[in-house]
Amino acid sequence: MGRNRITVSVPQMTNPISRAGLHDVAADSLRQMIVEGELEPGARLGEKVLSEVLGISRTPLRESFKLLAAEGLVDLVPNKGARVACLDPDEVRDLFEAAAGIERSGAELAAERLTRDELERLDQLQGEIEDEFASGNRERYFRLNQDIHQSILAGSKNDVLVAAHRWLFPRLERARYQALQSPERWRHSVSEHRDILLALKEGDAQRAGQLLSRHVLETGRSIIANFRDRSNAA
Amino acid sequence: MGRNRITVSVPQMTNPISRAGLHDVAADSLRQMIVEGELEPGARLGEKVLSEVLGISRTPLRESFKLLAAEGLVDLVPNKGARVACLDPDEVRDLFEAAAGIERSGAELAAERLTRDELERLDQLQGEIEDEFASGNRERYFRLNQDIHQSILAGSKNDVLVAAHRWLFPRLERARYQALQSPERWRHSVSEHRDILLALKEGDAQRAGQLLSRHVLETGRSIIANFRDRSNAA
DNA sequence: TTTTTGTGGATTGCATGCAATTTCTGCAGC
DNA sequence: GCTGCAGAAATTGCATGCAATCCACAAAAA
Repeated sequence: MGRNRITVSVPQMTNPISRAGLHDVAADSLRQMIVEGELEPGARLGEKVLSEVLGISRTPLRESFKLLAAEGLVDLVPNKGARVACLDPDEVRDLFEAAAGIERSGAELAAERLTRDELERLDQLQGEIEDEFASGNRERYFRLNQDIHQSILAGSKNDVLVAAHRWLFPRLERARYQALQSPERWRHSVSEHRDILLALKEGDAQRAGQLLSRHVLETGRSIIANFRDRSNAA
Repeated sequence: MGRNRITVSVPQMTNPISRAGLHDVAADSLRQMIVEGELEPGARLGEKVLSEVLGISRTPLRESFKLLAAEGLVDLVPNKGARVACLDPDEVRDLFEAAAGIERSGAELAAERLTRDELERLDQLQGEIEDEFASGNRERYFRLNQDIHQSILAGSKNDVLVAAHRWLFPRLERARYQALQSPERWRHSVSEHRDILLALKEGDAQRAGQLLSRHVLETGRSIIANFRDRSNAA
């Protein structure tokens, strides 16, 4: 097909399968950096610096700022650029209240729409998470915890609820990342998951929703408590 | 201060108070056009054409595409550009289920957090909406209906829930716009609002949440019904 | 000393240019 | 008539240039 090879520089070829635009790559990088605390709250996101760090031009970078601003991870002030959004206890409260509402709705629907296969999958995840809890592996526990919550929501068969949860998720993770839960809360969490799963199996929508809502709110309370301690300590 | 006046053209000075970037202006315009059906589902959003129509360059226009894609109003396909998202009955169902969940949570919190002033304001809005219903003014009825729902949510004092609702809102409006409710449903709606307001006044969180949830779901059902009729007719 | 005013440099916002990809078009072959 | 396929035209994605704006800091006025 006679392609003329004029362009010379291909700094590093990305995986040919991934065809995402640079704005998505940038958004993913920044999102992770913000969630994991690598970029501190209030930090300025200078376009020049970041475009050089990420190896892209300012145009796709600016597009990614808009996305992250819509997710509430960065504040965008006209003519003053982007800053990493701060995370105060009030917002954490709001976040977990909202998540509780969304996940409750998801669980209520899931109780009536989960397939047998999905229930088995949840059972399997519950087994794994109890193992990880026993072995004390926080990293993998976190991962499995996310899987469970997302699987329940997916079971609602409601793409909008799933999207709403995805929208919230980075900020929730950020809060979780900053304030790890106490081991005690951790233990409680595992058993709450067991109860939720039971309610889902029985198709008890009300109960599943209520249990999940309380579970999320309790998680939030635990995190806010740690969060305040951390603030006071600092 | 010796500024050299080189630039000449100031096509139309916008209100000096409004300092929004062009990407926001573009997003607002396109959002309205999509919600009101001026841009039909599936319509291609060519960058060149739209940038000329809106009188801006492609850069801020592309930024607005990203925002609208995050809201679910446009689909963004790599190397193929933006199209107005289609709206099928399944998505409408998902939208109203999600809205019901979010508004329920809002109402539950509002029942415990509404101030006396806010309750009075809601009372006033309820009075107005009943008047507009009596006079048959659909336009103003719609407006007041939005006000009531947003006021209840604002009463939750939860910015994340409010933001989640704002995120959903354009798509809900689009559905409402395409499929007007029956006069019968309209009448029911007014009385449901009355009951919700009563529950809020009594501080009955459970009841307020449940009533509002049902109200939204019923509205959704009515719209989906009209929606299917319209699809079948076409 | 404190406040105001100017000025240079950095930064943002928008427009435009260019290469890569997709889509359209015309034409040969079946 | 339909299919396949070069080549052209249009379109997207990204980079870069330039004017407008903001910011830090120093000098002047109160």
